[in-house]
This record gives sequence, structure tokens and C-alpha cells, in this order.
Amino acid sequence: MLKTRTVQRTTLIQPREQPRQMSVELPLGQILDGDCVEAMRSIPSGTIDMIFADPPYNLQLGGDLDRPDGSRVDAVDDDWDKFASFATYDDFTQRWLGEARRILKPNGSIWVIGSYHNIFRVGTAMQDAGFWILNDVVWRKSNPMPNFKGTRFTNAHETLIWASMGEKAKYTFNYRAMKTLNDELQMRSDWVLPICGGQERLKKGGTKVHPTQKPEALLYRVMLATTNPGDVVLDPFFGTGTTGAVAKRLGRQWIGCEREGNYREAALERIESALPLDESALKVMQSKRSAPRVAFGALVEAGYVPAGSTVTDKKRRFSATVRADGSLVSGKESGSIHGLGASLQGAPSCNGWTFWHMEGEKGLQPLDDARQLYLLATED
Amino acid sequence: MLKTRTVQRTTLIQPREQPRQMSVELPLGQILDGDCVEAMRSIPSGTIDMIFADPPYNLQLGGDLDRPDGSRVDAVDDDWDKFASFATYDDFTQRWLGEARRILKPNGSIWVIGSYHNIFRVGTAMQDAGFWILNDVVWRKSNPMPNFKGTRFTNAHETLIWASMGEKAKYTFNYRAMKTLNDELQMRSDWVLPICGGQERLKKGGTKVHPTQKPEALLYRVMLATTNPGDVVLDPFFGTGTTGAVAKRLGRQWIGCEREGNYREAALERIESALPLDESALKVMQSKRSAPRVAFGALVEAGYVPAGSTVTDKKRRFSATVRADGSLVSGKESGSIHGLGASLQGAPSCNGWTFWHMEGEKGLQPLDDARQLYLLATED
DNA sequence: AGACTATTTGAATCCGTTA
DNA sequence: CTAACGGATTCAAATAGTC
Repeated sequence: MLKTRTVQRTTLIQPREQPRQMSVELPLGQILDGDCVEAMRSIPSGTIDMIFADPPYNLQLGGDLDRPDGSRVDAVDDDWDKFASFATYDDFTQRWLGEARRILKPNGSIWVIGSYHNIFRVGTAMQDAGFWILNDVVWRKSNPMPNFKGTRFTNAHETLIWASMGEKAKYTFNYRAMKTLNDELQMRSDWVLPICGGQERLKKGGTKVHPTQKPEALLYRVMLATTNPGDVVLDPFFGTGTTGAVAKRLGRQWIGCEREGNYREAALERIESALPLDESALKVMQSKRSAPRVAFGALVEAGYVPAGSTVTDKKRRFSATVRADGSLVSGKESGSIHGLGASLQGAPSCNGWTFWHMEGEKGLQPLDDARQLYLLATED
Repeated sequence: MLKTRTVQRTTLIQPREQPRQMSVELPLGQILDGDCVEAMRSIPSGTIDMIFADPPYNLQLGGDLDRPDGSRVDAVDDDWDKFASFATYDDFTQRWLGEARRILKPNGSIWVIGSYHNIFRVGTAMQDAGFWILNDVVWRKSNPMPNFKGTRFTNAHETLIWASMGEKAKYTFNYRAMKTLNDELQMRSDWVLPICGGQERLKKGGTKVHPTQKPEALLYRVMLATTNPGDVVLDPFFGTGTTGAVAKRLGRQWIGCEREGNYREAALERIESALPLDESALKVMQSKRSAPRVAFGALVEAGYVPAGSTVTDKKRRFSATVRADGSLVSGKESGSIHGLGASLQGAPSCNGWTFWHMEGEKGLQPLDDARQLYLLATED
């Protein structure tokens, strides 16, 4: 099912020249087969809005590792994570970053995720290539694998680097959406999210399809923060397609590169069944609103209350749609769960947690029930 | 008040040669004046247990470029500036890391703290110099400065890199002490600590003495985790002496390097008034690995576990008889308490001390209880 | 059904000493 | 250098099994 679409291409030949617009064909919604550097060569220059890259970490693991209970840890021992030396890894990094930089729009941005094994080398290569680091973001895992031998600190986080094309380059940052998602507080550079498991983890015959599948909530926040609906997102290390699945949910265009056939197959099947959200749910808050006390947005992000779902009051007199950033919209009015509840009732204030309900297994249940579940799952 | 003390110096000239001990003079409790690379040259090789470094990273900010030696780089061309700035910074980093590596003991370790501006370059330089990264630790600030312009994520963390001298090198890690500090859970790689303020923040005439004074709690955890009392800690970028103040409190020796006279002055005054903890308070939880070994046979010999008695696992699925030499026999199989336990379970290994139990006053008790009694009775 | 317990598992540079 | 061996070492969440 090959699909191409005409998109606007922006080039910036010389610094003072106005960006020119021209029409090019992009392989939207496709997974390009083969090495990512080769695959990216088929993409015209200056056409991609955002790149999310999850390159091999070059873990350099030694022997086997047993848990205290005697079971064996399933190590990442795939060939694609083996490099002869730091120099080999640096060369690999420079090559794919070079192509990434070529195909990004002048106002595009790039995200790369890694661990201490590789992230310092990646960050250095990004700076050397001319990228301008905007933030390093720490993914704090709520349920990391322990250090079984008691030899170091529990490796409980991974690092993401977010960078623009240069010091003076513009970039997309949906500040208001992030603030709404974070309970009216500025979104910080440390994000607490669980690792990918449970129903979300792709499995085939009881075993995981990909050893390092990333959680959709991570990509959700990345895309919501730094892209707009309709933007083209490219992932050079597509794996089982988390980037594609979230892009589809959030109304973004996507392109993947992946050389492993079984990963491509699993990714296509997965993205096929992903449900895009309503357009109204994708609009992010534009105006300032009063501060809810608890981050309803985190529940939306984590899937406790899906974006696009409908909430009502107990007597079903009012209803509203949940948007991607955790705000509600009802007709022409929008706001936080508290603000919109108060506004619709003509009341001075409203506790949105008890006012709004959603259909659950036990019938209509207040949002507060979901909050309790979330608190139980995320509390330190 | 110059003070020198004789310490043990460990050198490892050639791989197969035994470390030699010799007496050298170290400027303990002193702040060396001048550039840190020059200052470290006066320290003998292989004499320092741990280095904590908080290098400057404002070398390419704000348009004005300062060389590490304090001179100004002329602004010429944007790209050239950036390249020159990174190259200059890398050269500076390589030079001070090289000296740091020379003066560290073979089993010493190094900590470096930084932000996204410099930490990737520092981490790459550390790996290239042969250091082996043990963890990257995220200091998550509980009260960071907001991003006033709303253009990025709130920069709410800094990164620390902890590394040993090489892949095979040993290092100090007080695992039990960290676990105790963290409410009996493994200490993670993300630490939540407030920034330095209040009474702790050094001020003179209402303004802060140092722009990036680190909180003592941060150094406290670093030193408690990776040094022992009496160890020598060196800080090449001493500033206002947080490292020295905490070292004094925790009964560690310290050496600082600082070229700014007003920082040295403030640091000396501060450290003078720091109160060292009682020796008893310095003791931390020790891991069992560091406890003296006890042969099970010694317990049999001493009558703590009579020869001929029966031991079982906790669920009484396996049982064995204790023989006079401290071996166990179960049916046709026999072996050490560990070997037989592993063999019976089909496990790769087994801790016989906690696996095997014997009938005691309080019901089934692990052999480890008898070991503790034996240790108490035989210790000096 | 529901409460409780047991099992499984996740990007991991994961032991130390002696022969 | 490798091999042997004593024995130290795990957290959160999802899932499966049991009462």
C-alpha cells in the first residue's frame, strides 16, 4: 500500500535568502527498507518537520547476568547493537546525523534518546554537526530493572536530547499545551513514565518482538510538545513503530526507516490498528485558564482517560470532549475540567474530578476514580 | 596554615607488578592557588581516592567567548566561533582530565557534574581518556528556576557522571549505606535534592559569593556512596569549597584547586566553621561482602551446627544431613551447603547460608543466624 | 466474583578471591 | 591467563494461579 503525498518543501540555500516553497513527493506512512542512511538519501532536502531517533546504544555487555532468584536476564545481544569501537560508533552516528540534518526543514527539530553508554557521544556529534541543543530531557522510569548485584546505582533513567537546526533557528514548542498537560505548571526537563509493558508491549508467541520498545506515552509527549498536526515526523530507527502509531493517533504524518523485516511487519500491523483522534481533540489550549490542582493531563497521556473520549456530569445534562493536552471542549467553550464544569453550570467554582464522569465497567464513574488508579500507579 | 601529611601512595607501573606503597606528602586540607592543571601537576601520581569536578561551562554562552585561561576570544564568524569554542573547550577538558587521571589511584573514581551545555563533551572526553562510566546520575532539582520566556522545558536537572579508571578497575561503592539512606530500597540514578539556598548559600553584602554553589546534600551523597572515611578527595574547581566542607564533616581528607582569591577566602572561612561528625556517626551500613568469611565447617566444629543434624529449605521440600567436615549429603548427592543447594534446585548458584534452615527455638531458622552468633562470639 | 499469592520480566557496560 | 568456588544480590508492574 504505497502512498505518496505532495507536501510543501522549504529550503534555505543561503542564510539571508527567503525560504522557497516547492512541491515534492514524500513516502508518507511508509517504512523504508534498509540501512537508515541509505533510506534517508531518498528523502528530498529540507522536507521533514521533526526527527525522532532511537539509535543503538552500544551497550558493550559482558557475560550473562542472573537475578538473585536464579533466573537469567534477557540481554540485548542483537547484532545491530554491536560496534567494534567508539570510533566505529562515532562514524556511524555522524553519518546518520548528517543525513538527518539534510532532510530537516530549517525550522525543524530533532530528538535522540540514549543511555550513558552512547548519549555523550551522540550529544557531542550533534553539537559538532551544528545542531543547537534546546533541552536534555530525562525519562525517569517508574519501574526500572534493579541492579541485581548491588554494584552501582539502579540505572533508572534514559536521556533525550532535543535540538534545533542552529542557534538562530526557529522551532516548534507548544508551551501552552505542555503547561496544561502538567497541571498548569511549566513542563520540566524530567518526565516520569513507566517502561513499556503489559498490553502495549508487542509480543509474538509469548516473547517480545523488539527488545527495546519505547512507551507510547514518551512519544506522545515529544510530538505534542514539538510538532503540529499535519507535520511530517521521520524515525530513522523505526523498530516496531511506536513513532508511527503515536503519529497516527495525534494526526501527524510519519515516515520510518527499518532494515529488519519482522520489525517492519509488526509495525505495519500495529499502526494499522491504531485509532486516530478526533481533530477537535488535537487542538491545544490557546488561552490561559485557572489551575487545576492535580494533573488531569497526565491521566490523558497515560491513557487512563483517552483523548477524544466523552465525559458527562452524573445526570448527563452536560457533556464534553477530552483533548490531547487534558483540556475539555464543549461546543464553543473549553477549559480545564474544573473551569469548564463551573462555566457550564454558571457556578462560581466546580470540582471537575467529582463533577465529570466517564463510562466505565461499572457504569458512569467520576474522573476521581481514574485519578486514584493513576496515583496508585505513579506515586513514589 | 600549611599542613602536609604522610599518606600511602599506590602505583601500578606495569600490569603484572604488585602495587607498591611509598610515602608521599600531600597538601591535605589546602586550596592550591592557580589554574587547576598547573596545580594538579604538584600532586604525585596515583595518590588520590576520588575526584569531584564541577568544571565551568559558560565558555560559549552569551556571545562573548572566554578562553579557559580567562582571555577573551574575538568574535569573528558565527560558525567559526562555535567551532573554536567547542575545540577550545574540548582541549581544556582533555587537559584537566588527563591530570586528574594521572593523580587518581588505580582503584579511585571520578565524578563530574554539568548541564547539557558541556556534559556531552565531558562524557565523551572521559570515555576517550579511558575512564569507564559506572553511572550517570541525574540531580533533579526540586525548586529549579523557571523558563521565564516559555520557550523550552524548565531546565530542572543537572547530570553527574561517575566513572572508574577502566573497565576492569575496582572502585568503592557503599551499596548498603545507599540502600539504608533510601529507606531500604536500592538508590536510583535520579536524586531529588533542592538547589542551594537559604542559610547554606554563601553571601557577602547581600549578593551570592559564587554563581553555581552546589548543595552540600549532593556532595554528601556522592562521598558517602563512593569514598571511605580517611580517603583523599580532590576538587579541581573548588569554588567556595562545598567539597571541602562536606569532606570535613564526613571525615574525609580534601584538597582543592581554585584560582579566584575571593572564592578561596570564602571557602577557607566556611570550612573552618564546619563541624566534623563523630567517628561513630561516620560508620555506615556494611555489605555482607565485606564481612569476614566463615567456613561452614567451623560452625560444625564449634558445635553451632552439630554433625549429623538435619537441615532443610524453608518449605521443607529438600533436606540434607550435616557431615563432620561441613559437607551436606542428600540421598546420593553431596557437596558444600552452596553446591548442594544449587544442585538440588537445578539453579546456577545458591547461597547456602540463607537457603538451608535448621530447627531452632523460634522454629525454622536459616544457617545465617548461626553464622551471626559465631561471628559475635569470635570477633576480637 | 473477588481477594490474595505466586510468577514473570524489563536497553545491564552487575562478584571476589584463590589456585 | 583461565577455572573453580564461596556466596551475595532485586523493584515495580503485569499476569497467572489459588482460595
